[in-house]
Amino acid sequence: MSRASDRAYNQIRNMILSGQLAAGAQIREEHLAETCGVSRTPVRDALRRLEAELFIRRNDSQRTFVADWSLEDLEDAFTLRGMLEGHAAARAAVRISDVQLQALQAENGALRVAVARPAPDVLAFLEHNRRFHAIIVEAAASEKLENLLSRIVEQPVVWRTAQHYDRENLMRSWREHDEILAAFARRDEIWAASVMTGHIRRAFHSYADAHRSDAVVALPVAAE
Amino acid sequence: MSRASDRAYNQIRNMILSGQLAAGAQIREEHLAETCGVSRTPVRDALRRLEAELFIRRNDSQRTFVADWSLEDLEDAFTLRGMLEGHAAARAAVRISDVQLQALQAENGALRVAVARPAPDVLAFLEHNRRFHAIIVEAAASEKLENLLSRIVEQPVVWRTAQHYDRENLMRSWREHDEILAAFARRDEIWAASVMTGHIRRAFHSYADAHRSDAVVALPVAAE
DNA sequence: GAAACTTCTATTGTATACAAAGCGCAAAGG
DNA sequence: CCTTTGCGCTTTGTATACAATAGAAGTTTC
Repeated sequence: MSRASDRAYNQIRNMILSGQLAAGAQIREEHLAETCGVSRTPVRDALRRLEAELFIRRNDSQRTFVADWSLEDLEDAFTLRGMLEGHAAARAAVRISDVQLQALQAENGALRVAVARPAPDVLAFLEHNRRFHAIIVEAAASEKLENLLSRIVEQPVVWRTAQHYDRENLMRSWREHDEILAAFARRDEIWAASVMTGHIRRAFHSYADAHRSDAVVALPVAAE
Repeated sequence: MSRASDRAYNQIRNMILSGQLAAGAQIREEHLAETCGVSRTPVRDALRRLEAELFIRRNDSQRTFVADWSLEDLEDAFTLRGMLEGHAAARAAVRISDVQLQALQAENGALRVAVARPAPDVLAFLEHNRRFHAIIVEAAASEKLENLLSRIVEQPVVWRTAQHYDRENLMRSWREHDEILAAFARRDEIWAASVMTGHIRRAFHSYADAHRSDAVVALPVAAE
């Protein structure tokens, strides 16, 4: 993390997630090097990692752009994530330690607190949600699975659209997490996998709804 | 492909697949740079890609080693591949074009020729097998799925162990491919997915068997 | 004799200069 | 007016020099 390339990686990644680097925008190494206060070498390093994680893509002639996913692309990603995280939940159900179980409960408790207030703290929700899922992947104890999921889970568009999730959706996530915990308590891998896959799938539809209303809001109204 | 970093990537990758760079061996950038006839810069580039694809790994202090997978790791990888390629087959079943179908038939025909002879041509088998699976992934038309699978399919150990597959196993692959083609002809996604997942699973056991006899051969015999 | 500290060396990380390659624009010709 | 070709400029690729760091080995001190 203290290496220049790590700092560049985090900084560029945040710029993409926050929308500071817009989807579809061309990326110039020199420019990012100045922004990050390092030379092009570590920036190139960071860009290769971000490329492997599908945050950015390169065209035929080596120019790089911030990834811009269509709704179909996203459904695709959610489908794959549902499969893989379902599998992770199944493995975790029969492997998870008591410590990890307690950590999951703590995260979901904090998630509920963030969501329950009149104006939900979406940023806190996202963070606790991320950690909740990360603990399960860790408990699944499969390095390859973890590697694959790291390439699917964080998607800039989703991150930004989450700001428009309504509270009911956020509360549903909390309840579904609770059901996953129940499945873990029984060490029931089939139950855990089913709930997890459904949870991800439902989250996709929440996203799609928020995305649609987002688009409506963002577009100028044709007639008054 | 003509860029130095691409050449370095292919060369290093082949050295790993062929066993010229042994599993677990430490990798030195300078040394590879000399071997590939380029400077360290493109070598570093290639190493980052290979790291993302799990061919090599780095320890805490940034030193890199050729990945050395245990049998459990491999079962893990095969399980994931079974899931993902099953999904790919399902998608391909309802999307594949006639041209792609013909290409699949051609590859499987060539595969049979390579296998049918008294001394099977394992290298040709591997190549036609690889192309057969690649066409299906392409027909699935999911960029993310393709990206994930590229990180799972080629495994050095498997590649080397394949030399010891017996002909019966290779013929089975051909027959299973033929059944996948039948499922495609009917556009039956469930059938296609089932056969594909089973095919990968069976391939794992073929590998495990070959691996075991490999180990026996390699070890010195205790008593005569 | 053991432990810790220091120094040395092997290796990776970073900066920078230069090379190569693509893209756009402009000019010329049909 | 459209198309094509060539030139220049922007951007990325590569080499190399230097910096930093981690690991090993040796020495010193208790």
